[in-house]
Amino acid sequence: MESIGVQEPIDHESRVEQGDHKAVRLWLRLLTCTNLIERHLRGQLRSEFDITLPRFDLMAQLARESEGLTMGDLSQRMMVSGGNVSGIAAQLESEGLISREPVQGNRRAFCVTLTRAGQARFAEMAEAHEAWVAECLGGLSDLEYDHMMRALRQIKMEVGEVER
Amino acid sequence: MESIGVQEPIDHESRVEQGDHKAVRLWLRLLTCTNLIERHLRGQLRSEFDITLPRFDLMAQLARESEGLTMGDLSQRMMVSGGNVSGIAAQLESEGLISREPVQGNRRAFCVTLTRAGQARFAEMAEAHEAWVAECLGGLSDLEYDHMMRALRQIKMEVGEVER
DNA sequence: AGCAAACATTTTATGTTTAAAATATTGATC
DNA sequence: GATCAATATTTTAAACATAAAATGTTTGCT
Repeated sequence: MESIGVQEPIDHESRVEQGDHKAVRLWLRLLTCTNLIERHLRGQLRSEFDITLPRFDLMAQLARESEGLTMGDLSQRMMVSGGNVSGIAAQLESEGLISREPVQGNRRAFCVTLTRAGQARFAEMAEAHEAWVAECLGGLSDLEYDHMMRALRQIKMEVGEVER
Repeated sequence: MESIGVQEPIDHESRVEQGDHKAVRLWLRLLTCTNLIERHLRGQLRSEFDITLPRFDLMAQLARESEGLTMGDLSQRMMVSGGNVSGIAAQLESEGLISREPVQGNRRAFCVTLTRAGQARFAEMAEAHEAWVAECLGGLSDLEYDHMMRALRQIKMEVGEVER
């Protein structure tokens, strides 16, 4: 990993290294941006609604599935371990924001749904959340937005392939 | 946040709402991508070098500042809490990978640097790390790369302004 | 029926991360 | 030169996260 000579032509080896460096720069910028936004949202959720991001995330998953989801579904969609979901759900349940009811026909699984109170609470939070996200990302032009969406889809696919 | 009427023209109100929804979609995709890559890197670092991402990150910050950094600097650059840096640094110090020495003229601060052993260890890991990142992000065209970099710079600026 | 494998979840042990309080040092102001 | 705010770090308590073991359920196979 030595530095590239000043007047040498850029050969294949060096081009690979350059590509690597470029990728790292992009990765760091991506990570920084995501962390900044995540931190902002986390802080806002705490100060405005006294809730954590994981709890909000769980409720958000339920909000878009009125039929409810199992613990396993939640684990998959939130991309966290099952044990983690157990803990977060236990808290939300004790606060009366979600309910876990047995599934008829499968006594292993629970069907988790937002309670009436949970729906109301989430609606409030979601509106504010959208506005906060728009503050962070709304300044992009339609074109920039499309570029980002396309590039991210591409990245998602590649990571998926690498993971095999 | 009522739903948009089917045959109504898209007025200003609705356009704002649409923009919000777009922003949220972009945010979720951004978050998913970053998490996927982060998880991949975390796993690789653990299996190949038996080190965690935060530890690697701390060493990476030091690697690019041969003069050393204070605990506060590290906290800022790593974008994590000071208490967190304390814990991570304590581990790395006990493994002999970093050293923390008093700063002359300021008895509050420490100057943290990579030890000789830490430098060697990091060089190994950095090479592998670059390759892993390139696997994830190297598939983008130069154009896509530029678009991403530009859009992310823009986003970073906006979040910075919002945070004031 | 009986048994093994897969499934859905919880529990446990361990470790990470944060926010906030505590400790100690420095600098500025009156 | 005493006091007060700002700075730099560590400690603490609570929440979060994972992997692995434990529990109970279902399914398929013979």
